[in-house]
This record gives sequence, C-alpha cells and structure tokens, in this order.
Amino acid sequence: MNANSQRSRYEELKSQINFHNHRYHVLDAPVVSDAEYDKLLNELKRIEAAHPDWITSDSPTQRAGATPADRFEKVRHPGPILSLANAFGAEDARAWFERVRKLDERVASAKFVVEPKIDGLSVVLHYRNGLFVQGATRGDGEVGEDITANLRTVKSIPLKIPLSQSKDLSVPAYLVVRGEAFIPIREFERLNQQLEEAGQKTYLNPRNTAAGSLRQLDPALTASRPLTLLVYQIIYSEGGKIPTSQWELLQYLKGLGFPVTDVARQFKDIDSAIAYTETWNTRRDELSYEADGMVIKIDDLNVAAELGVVGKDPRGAIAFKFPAREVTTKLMDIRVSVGRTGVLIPNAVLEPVEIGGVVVERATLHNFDYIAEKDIRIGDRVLVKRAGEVIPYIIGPVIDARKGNEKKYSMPKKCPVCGQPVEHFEGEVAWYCVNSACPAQLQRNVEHFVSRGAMDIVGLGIKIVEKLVETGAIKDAADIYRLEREDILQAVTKKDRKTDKEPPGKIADNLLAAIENSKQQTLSRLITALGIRGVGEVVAGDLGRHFGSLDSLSKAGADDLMQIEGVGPNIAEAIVDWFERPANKNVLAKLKKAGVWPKASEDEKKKEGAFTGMTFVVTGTLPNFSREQAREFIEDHGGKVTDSVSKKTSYLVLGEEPGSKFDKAKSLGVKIISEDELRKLVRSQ
DNA sequence: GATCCTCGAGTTCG
DNA sequence: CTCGAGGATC
Repeated sequence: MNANSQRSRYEELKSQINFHNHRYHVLDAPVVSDAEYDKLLNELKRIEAAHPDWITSDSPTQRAGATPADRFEKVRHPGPILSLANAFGAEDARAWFERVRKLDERVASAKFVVEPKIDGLSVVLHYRNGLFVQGATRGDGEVGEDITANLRTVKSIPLKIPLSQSKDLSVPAYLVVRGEAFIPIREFERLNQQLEEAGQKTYLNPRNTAAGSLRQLDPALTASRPLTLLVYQIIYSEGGKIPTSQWELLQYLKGLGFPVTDVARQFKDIDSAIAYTETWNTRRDELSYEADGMVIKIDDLNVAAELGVVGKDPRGAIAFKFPAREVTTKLMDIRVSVGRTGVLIPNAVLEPVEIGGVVVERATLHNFDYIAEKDIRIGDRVLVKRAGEVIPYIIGPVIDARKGNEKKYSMPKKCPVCGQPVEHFEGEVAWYCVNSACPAQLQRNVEHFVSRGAMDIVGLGIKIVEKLVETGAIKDAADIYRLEREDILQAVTKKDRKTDKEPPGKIADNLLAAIENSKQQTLSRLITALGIRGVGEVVAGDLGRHFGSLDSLSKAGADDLMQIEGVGPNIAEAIVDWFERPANKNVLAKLKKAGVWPKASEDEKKKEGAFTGMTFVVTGTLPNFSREQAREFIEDHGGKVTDSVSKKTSYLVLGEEPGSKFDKAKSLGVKIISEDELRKLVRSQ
C-alpha cells in the first residue's frame, strides 16, 4: 500500500470510527459489533504508530473515553455489592430456609421482609454530610464506574438528604446506600412511542434502556430519559445509628427522605413470607415497573450478616423469581416458509429456551424488512418474548453480546420449496413465490380449505394433507371430494402414526364421513375456503349474503363487488381475477359436480336485535361461553364482533386473564362488561 | 392526504 | 398476538 492510499485510508477510518462512536455513545444505537469496532480502531492505531505526524486532534485516539472500557472512572465500593441466589418456586425457597436454619438456629424464629426485585440497574450512592457526592454502577461488585454526573439528573435521587419525616433522625457524616435505577413501564412505552414517531430506532425493554441511559457520556441525554430509583440497602455508614433490621432500615431510609418501595412487607415466619411472595406471581402487572421476582430477606441484619456469603450471594436473602416473560437465546438459523398466498415468511430457529413455562424453539420474524430493520443476524443472542404470554416473537438482537462471528442474513432469491425466482410488488413489504403450481401453496391452500373457519373438516390434518398432496391424490382443493378410502388408508399408513390410537380403517371412515358432512357447510364458509386474496371470514360472509350463490358471485363485476362495505378496488379486482383463472374455474366445476354448491341460507341473513349497530370485542376466558359461542350470541342479537378495540367499540366483554385489549379499552374509555352483563343487556332492551 | 379502523394472514405450543 | 394493507372517514 503506498503512502497516498494509506493516508486516505487513515482519513476514512477516522470518520468511520467517529461515526460509530456517535452511534454508540450518543444515540445508543450501534450499527457494528464491538469486535468490528475494535478492528477498525486497531487498524487506526497501527497507522498512527507508523505515521505519528499524521495524528490530528479529531482522531478518535486523542479523545478521552474513546473506547467503552475507560469511558468512566473506576470507583471502589466501600463494601461488596452482592447479588442474590435464585429460587424458582416455593420449594426452592423453603429449601433455602432449611439450609440457613441448620447454620443458625436463630433463623427458625426469624422474621422476614419481602421486597420486589426490580429489573433495573443497581447503583451505589455516596452522601457526605447529607450531600450527594458520588454515584456508581455496581460493576463487578467490588469496583464500579463513576456515573455521578448522570445520576445527578435522576430526579428521584436526593441531591441533599432531605430528612423528610422525623426530627429525631440525624444524617450520618458519611452514608453509602444501594438502590435500583429503572424506567417505569409506562414511561418506557411513552419514550418508544416518541422515538417511533420521530422515525428513530426504539428500545428493546426498560432494563436495557435504563442501563444504556446511565452509560451516556452526555448527562443531558441521561436527563432526558425517565429514570427513577428506589433504595433498599445501606452499604456503609459513618457517624450514624443504623437500624438492625431490614424492616426498620426501610423505614429509616424513608424517614431520611429516600424513595423506598411501598410494596415491601414484614412477616413473622417463612410460610407467610412465601405465601405473600407467591401472590405476586399473578399480581406482577400491578407494579409500575418490570420486576423479575421478589426478594425474601431475613429481617435481622446481624443474623443475615453472620450467615455470610457463598460466592457473591449472601446466605441471608434469596430472590424468588417470577417465570421469565422475556428471555435471551441464540438465533441459530433463519428458515423460510411459504404461505398460502405465496408469501415468504422468515422463521427464527432458536436454541430451545423456556419462557413462561414452555420451551420455545421457533418464532416468526414476520418479513424480511423486519430482520433488516432490527439488524438481526444469525448467531445473535436475541431477546424473545411471548406476545400476550402466548406467541413468541423476537424483540431484537442484544448488540452488546455480539462476538463478531454473527452472519448477516440475506433473503433467498428463489422459493425454498419450488425454486422459482421470488418476486416483489411495488409498495408492498412481502416477497412472493408467484408459481401457482408451487407444492407449498397447494398444501397451504388445502389446509386453509379444511380449516375451522372454512369447511371445517376435522380429521384432515396437516400431516395427512401433506401425504395426499405428495402421492398426487390431491391436486387441488376440490379433489378432497374425490378421495377414495384407499387414498386415505395409504396416506394414514405412510405418515408417522406413533401417536394415533385409532386403527387406519376407522380413521379413514371418520374422515370420509367428515368430508361428506362438509358438503352441507354454508355458502360463506365455502367462499372463505376458496382462499381469494383479501377475502376472509368477514368479507366472505358479506359476499355470501349479498350474492346468495357462487353462480351469482362468479359473474359479478368489480363495480358490483365494490357496493359491499369493506370491498374496495383492490379486493374487487382480486375476486374478479380469481374467478377468471382457468384452474379456479376447474375447481368450481369439480365442486359443483361433487354437490358442494350451497345457497345462502336463512341463518346466514343478518339478524336484527338488541345489539344491532353495536360492536363488541371479547377478551379473556368467559365463564360460560366459548369464544365461538359468545360470537354467535352477539351476532344472533344483531351485534358485530371484532378483534381490535377502538373508539368505535361499544363494549368490551371481559373474561378471566384478559390480554392487552383490556388495557386498550381502559385507555380509550370503552365500556367494559362481564358475560353476565352481556346477557342482561339483551333482556333490558 | 392523513388518520383511524378493520380485516386477513401467519404464528407457537400443549 | 403482531404486522401489513385495504378501506372508510374526515
């Protein structure tokens, strides 16, 4: 490399590194891994070593705190900042109690204090003569980082001990307390909403945001984040009278004017402490902040201290963990599946991990833009959450955990099933396999045709459909009605039947009966089953009622179709287009021949009743209705049931264990009723 | 033209 | 449940 090109490389490196510094330190949204960053910095240092005369003041090496490790001064804590051993249930907690009771008989009659274990960042605050003089992160427990300037901006941290309540307290000459800094959930959501509106990258969760905010080099940025704090421990005190029990200590800190949790309780024995702790398993949402558990502490601080520590965990307390709702795991691979419409969907293959009691190893990534936006790479540690405590989804990569060997993902150019080139349409996010003969699409089409909301043919599961498509017994959905007993027997014996209890003959007979029964399904269901783009249960219902038969619907023009509420030009065109395709005409002919040709029946007509003009949303489990029954009940009385709460929602019907719809309804001021009240509503009108 | 609302499509695990 | 997109509404 000649001197000229090396010089320009030097300039390039400087600007690149400065850019990454800005992303990392100021925006808290790095675009490269630490390893990549270090590589650039090392290259820069090598060039500077060879050409010291090139170094200018804007070089990243000339600025204090250029590398993450030495951005903040180190602070040695006056005492060890310990962590906690975990208990994953009442049994663990009781086992802990038994262990320490054997070490010290006083434990048998000890009192206990239960406090929330906030998922934030542990900080250590120093007060000299009542003035806040230093604040540090926990670090490794012995040495932390000096983040005094940042902590000063946290409003709940008293800069001067206010001695708020009691007059008989005196402020120690030197006091070091420990607390947890965090961002309340609502504030976090508000912050993310603002960032999203500004078109900026959002944060993963309150904990990461709190940690990142306190690591800012510019205190002004920390100040703009809604951080708050609760204190719960005295690390060191000089010239003051420290309480000898944890319960009194909390009152004492409160008396001095520190923010202290109001959730803590004192108990006279371990059983009542555990019982109280367990109630929080289901009450955790009542807390305004994320908590990963409750802490059970032996109240007597002397006894607790004398019990000593194991590693970094004090014996005198234990963290009673809630089942995790959010967990990190390794993204091992990204696979692509093909949907009924030909859409390519990327799926994450995860290292199996337990979230909220179930082991998760798959999660959807929605689309390829999602992967790019979140900069998700194969090999990343990713944060996984079960949406509504059910369906896992990936919140994003944990950038800090990058090792540098993560691979960027590039989407396939060809359909993973049939190998045809993938296509993309202007203005859409999705990528498609447009091969109508793609076996994946046929498979999905048939699955959709028999699904519960469509023709509802029970017994025709994914596995059997797969075999029938494979053997060629099914080449389109209408072939279902041409299946012979022999075809089914063949498919059933071929598939892995370890779990089946029924003999193949019985399965085949049941299935044939179910297929025969499905011929009586309503017109709306059949229209749904056809799988026309943009036509689901709701639109199919409207189409069925409006046109009355498939003969009439198939002849409808775009203008006729657009008369229907909810059908605009796009869906109208999709419908016309569907009926024009020869393959589909063939399917219709076969269905008609098989006798699958329903007319709109009386019970499909829109009902009038007490609920006419009203919109309902159901959430949670109702005492006497299934979801489907509730829907029928409401529709029978002329009401409409939708899935999403909005200002137009008349009532939210609330059941047990409601989801996020409950919160939304509350915030929008939608009327909330129980199943009972729903029934009463009918009678009263 | 922007914003709100609704629908469709795909999704996980037991 | 989430996301995207089409349709309705102002």
